[in-house]
Amino acid sequence: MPATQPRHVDPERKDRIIEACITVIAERGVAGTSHRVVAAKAHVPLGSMTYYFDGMHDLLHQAFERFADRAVARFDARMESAANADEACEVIAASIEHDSLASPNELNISLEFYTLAARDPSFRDISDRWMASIQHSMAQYFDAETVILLDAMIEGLTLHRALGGEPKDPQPIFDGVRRIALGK
Amino acid sequence: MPATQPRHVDPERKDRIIEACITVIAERGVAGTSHRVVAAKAHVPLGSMTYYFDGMHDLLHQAFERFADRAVARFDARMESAANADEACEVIAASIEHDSLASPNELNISLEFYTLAARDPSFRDISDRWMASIQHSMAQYFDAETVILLDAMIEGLTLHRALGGEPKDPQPIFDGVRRIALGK
Amino acid sequence: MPATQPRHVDPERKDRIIEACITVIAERGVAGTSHRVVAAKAHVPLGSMTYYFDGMHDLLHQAFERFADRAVARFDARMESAANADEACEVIAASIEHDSLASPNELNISLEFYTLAARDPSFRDISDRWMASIQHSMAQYFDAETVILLDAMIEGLTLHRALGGEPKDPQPIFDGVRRIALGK
Amino acid sequence: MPATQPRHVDPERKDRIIEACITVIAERGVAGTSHRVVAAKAHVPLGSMTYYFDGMHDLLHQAFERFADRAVARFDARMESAANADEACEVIAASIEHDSLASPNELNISLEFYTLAARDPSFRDISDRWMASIQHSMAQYFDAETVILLDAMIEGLTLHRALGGEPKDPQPIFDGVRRIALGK
DNA sequence: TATGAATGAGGATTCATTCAT
DNA sequence: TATGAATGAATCCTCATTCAT
Repeated sequence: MPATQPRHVDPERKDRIIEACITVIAERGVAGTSHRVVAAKAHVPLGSMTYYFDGMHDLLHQAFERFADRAVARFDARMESAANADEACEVIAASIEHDSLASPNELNISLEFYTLAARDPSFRDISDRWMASIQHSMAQYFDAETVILLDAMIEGLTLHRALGGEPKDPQPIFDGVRRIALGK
Repeated sequence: MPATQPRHVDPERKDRIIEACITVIAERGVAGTSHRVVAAKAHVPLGSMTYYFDGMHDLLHQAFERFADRAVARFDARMESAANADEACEVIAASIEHDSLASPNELNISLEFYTLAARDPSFRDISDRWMASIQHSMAQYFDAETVILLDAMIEGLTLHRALGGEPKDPQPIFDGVRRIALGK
Repeated sequence: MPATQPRHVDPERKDRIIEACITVIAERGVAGTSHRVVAAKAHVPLGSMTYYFDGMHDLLHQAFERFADRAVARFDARMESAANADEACEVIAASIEHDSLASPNELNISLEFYTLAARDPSFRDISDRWMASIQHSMAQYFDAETVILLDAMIEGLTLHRALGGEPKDPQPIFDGVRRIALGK
Repeated sequence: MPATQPRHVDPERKDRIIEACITVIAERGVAGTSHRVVAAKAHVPLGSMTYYFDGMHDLLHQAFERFADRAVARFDARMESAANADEACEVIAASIEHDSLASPNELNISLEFYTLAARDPSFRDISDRWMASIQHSMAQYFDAETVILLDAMIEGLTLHRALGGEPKDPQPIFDGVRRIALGK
């Protein structure tokens, strides 16, 4: 007798939904992110969505949480390889160049998140932790105000590039970081 | 049968819709901006929306265009009062502090626009002109690379503040601008 | 918030919608067939329409498919009772007289279908199968060309009567069939 | 002094609208024929539509009237060249082949008209005159019943071809006409 | 005479969510 | 535990028509 339709054999169902949600946000924005679309992308029945998540807000929150965690981990990994402030600058520029700007997806998701968080305070816990982590990472090489300004510069350079469209040379990114970090 | 009573000749009707749209974007985001809501806010019948605008995209485009024009005009006006690079720094900081960050609305609209433009190239004409104007304004006091970095810094400081929530002291803004502009 | 009370498990719901759609097509034409109207006639909430059908096109396709199947079945049933070519002629004339022309509804639906299929090739699968079935049914009594001409004659007599309005005598129908089928 | 904006210099405005309407019917069907679309195709302001025509029904009626008149004139012209019943058969077959079936447009418009007239008796005046004219044309060569059957056969062969899609050989058309007309 | 402005009704469709199973 | 069925609200948009000019 063959095994009758196994029922619970999809343990990372929830996981897959979150990943699908991140992808959908990248592709269609938060506004275009619906239960239906995410369910389809995750190959999961529509009914699952409200079973695993307490509505749309919960889904978005968890998706952005994972996205932020990943961004922080990646940034920390890069920072760990820096031995001094000079190298930290290089690492930060590289992070912008190769992480944030590597794919339009990363960029779009960040932007979507900022926009959502700016409007809805219930997403601020994520942004707070995100910013704190990034700044904490940089704090080993720079003083408090510099760290804040660097964080802002990172956002600015990233955003700026997002709207440019065309690929530009990476020099200004590096220069911008150094001006803030080292007074040039 | 329909069109019972055209109310005829309300000359700045279209204008009012655009303003209402900007307000709605500020309050509910692009995602929450629907014909219905804008029409209600503008005290205009729903049917007017597609009469005056060639669909949602057209409406958003015109709304953001006006918003950008206004931002540019304000920035230019401030810049005109600066007599040298030092004063220009002050003016730029003041612009961030008092224009972009003054009301959460300004901030939110900017963010909504960035997000939209990042995803949809058909809004890039606005962002291109916007960036070009701001940079042109600053070009009288700073060299080309500095202008680009300043623009990025402005965006970064603005965006950064958006997620902070609580009002912080304006000192870092001023410092950030000067580090970029004058090498501190 | 929506979906206050799903009425759950109404098994021939979809069926009822298709039947309602056929009726609406008869009464108001394809042009007058809207989700709203069909839903109302089927006593089904509007939201059901796009739940059960993949849009208007799908609904129409399924409705016409059922209509065609029914017409074919009826024609076949009649043909089965014919023992030779002579009786086949009688049967064909009776089919026109009593099936196609019996109610203005049958007629109108056919006409609506022809018009739709002539314009939109995605309905040709139905007309192809329909024509093939009818011709196959007649092929047991008549040669290939005769079958084709008979099919055309059937359409012509039917259509012709549609525009007449007043009921006319059935003699010409019988004569027309025999002239084609038997060379008179 | 140059002539000031001449006001009434578009005498065939109405004419152009009717022609545009026929084209639109061919392209999009009666269902897709709207004031807006016709006005655009005729390069005429939307307001003209209800100025020159007493609503949609009037426009359609006049458009189909012109279309029918043209079809009748063309058929009559062909028939005039026939000297006897044999030649009349050839002429009829040629009419089907080269007039009705030449362009899918002709076909579609006819079908649209039949469908409309079948549903709406207020278009029957056109179909009555159309049918009467065609039959009158043929009456010089054939007896009354034959004429009726020929008319039906013409419709049938035309319609039949409409749904076929692929171009077929003209032989069956000729044969069909002769079987009806001459008992083969 | 001719038309642009204006509008309410209705078009298809998408959606988050509920509930019975 | 998990899900398919079901639905009402809301989405954008098209339209025929009216009316002031």
